[in-house]
Amino acid sequence: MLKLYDTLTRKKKEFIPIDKKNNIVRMYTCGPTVYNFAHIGNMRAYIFMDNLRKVLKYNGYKLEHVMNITDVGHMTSDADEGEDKMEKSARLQNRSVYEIAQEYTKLFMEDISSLNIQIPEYVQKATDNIPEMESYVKGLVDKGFAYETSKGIYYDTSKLSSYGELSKANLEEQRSGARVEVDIEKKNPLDFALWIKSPKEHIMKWDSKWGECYPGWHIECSAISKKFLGDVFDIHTGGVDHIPIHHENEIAQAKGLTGKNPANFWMHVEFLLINSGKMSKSLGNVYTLKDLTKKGIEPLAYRYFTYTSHYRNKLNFTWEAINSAQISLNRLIDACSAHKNEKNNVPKEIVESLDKKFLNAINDDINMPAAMAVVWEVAKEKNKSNDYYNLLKKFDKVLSLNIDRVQDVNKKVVENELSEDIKEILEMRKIARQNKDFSTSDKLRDSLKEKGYNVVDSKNGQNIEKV
RNA sequence: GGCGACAUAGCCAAGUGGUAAGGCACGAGUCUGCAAAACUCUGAUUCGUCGGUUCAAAUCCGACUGUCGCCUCCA
Repeated sequence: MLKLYDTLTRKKKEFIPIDKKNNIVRMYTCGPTVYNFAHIGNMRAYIFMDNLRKVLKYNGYKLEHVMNITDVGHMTSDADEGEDKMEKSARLQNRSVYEIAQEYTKLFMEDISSLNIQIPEYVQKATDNIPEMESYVKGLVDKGFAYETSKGIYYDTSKLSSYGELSKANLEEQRSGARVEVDIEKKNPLDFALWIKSPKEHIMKWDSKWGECYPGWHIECSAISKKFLGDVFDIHTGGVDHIPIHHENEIAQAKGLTGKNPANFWMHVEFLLINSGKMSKSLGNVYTLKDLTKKGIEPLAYRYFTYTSHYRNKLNFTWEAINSAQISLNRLIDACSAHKNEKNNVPKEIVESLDKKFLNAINDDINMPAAMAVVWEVAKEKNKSNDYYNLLKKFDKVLSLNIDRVQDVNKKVVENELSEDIKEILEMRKIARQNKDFSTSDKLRDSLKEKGYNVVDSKNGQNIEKV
């Protein structure tokens, strides 16, 4: 039985899809706002999304999964004040918003691909769904949940008694002290923009019933999910930071239009901390996957690292911890290959019980740390057998760590690609070693190291690799 | 100021009533001329502190201390 935690009810519930008959799971993920580089904290959320996908598939479900790409309307403040993030980034970089969107979308796709994250069935840009958003807004106005001001169309939060149910916080009290300029045209301080009347200088704008406008941030997710998944779907995922405003507003929009909570499960990924604190530009600790690569950490080692903690707990990133993840991953790959093509007999019951143990872990609200304990139990099994290798490969359908691969391919240096002086040193060292002149041998090893090469002695002679 | 979360070995961390998973590091050993790598073995009588409930608590309740987050951009 698959159990998932639902933020709205604050409970782990058994997961049963709406379309049980066809075994289809419909889910929605809040995707990136493509105005800047995605960092490793962002990536934690998408790794989780992917693990959830793969656990569902592991359980035999088919997926209809939508992720949006926000390329318009996400303001620099959630109070819908300030500048559009996309346009701000374009202005700062002196490029067009479309160039910005295209470039950061491309980089995002490269990042998720390097992490073995599957692309959802539908990836939808906000700007490709403008008509759907406009009619959504019209619908809300018709139902009396929205009103017009000189700045745009706003959602009337006072019309929805359950507003604030997701964050369970007294939003009124929280906001009263917030440093947000009061818009006197708004009926309630919490009312949020659905459709914004475009100032002249705003680049991305569309003709509509209310003149040239552009959409508010929250409406895109409601419109896109409704279009592709229907009024009510199974799972909605995102980061915990979306709970208080973005997802609260999505629920409000859907309840206004359809009268229903749009998702049966709301799942939220906790934050990644850096050295026990927040990731922030001012501290200079916002890392991207490329920053990790520069330090010899491959993207999949970062994926492994996220498995050391449960997705609903904060995870503390330290260089010591990420390095340990890289070492662990390397050893796991070696342990897996040690089982490959070995013929030792393994009782069927043992394989089945390990298989079940792994399934229980992932089906318990995607408990990856518990699942990894099972993975290691199999990997370290002394009785080497292809049965265990196959089991590990099966687990990797969820893990997506490519544990069935050959190590260090990139590090190996082809002999004839070496420069003459390196070859000469190697030859001298070979002779010294034949003569048991180890002090010369060690000196030559040091000099190779200075030139950026590691030489390792084995039964077959000297192996050289780039540092 | 208001709200919320968390506190388990050097590090990253599972475990939410029945007697402390897993990984890394450290240490010891095997191997090696040495080193590196690999492999084997090893670590908490105890889960921030103090009380309480219970036959039984890391797990429930209370207080305290500490850390972090949100309320402002964020996955």
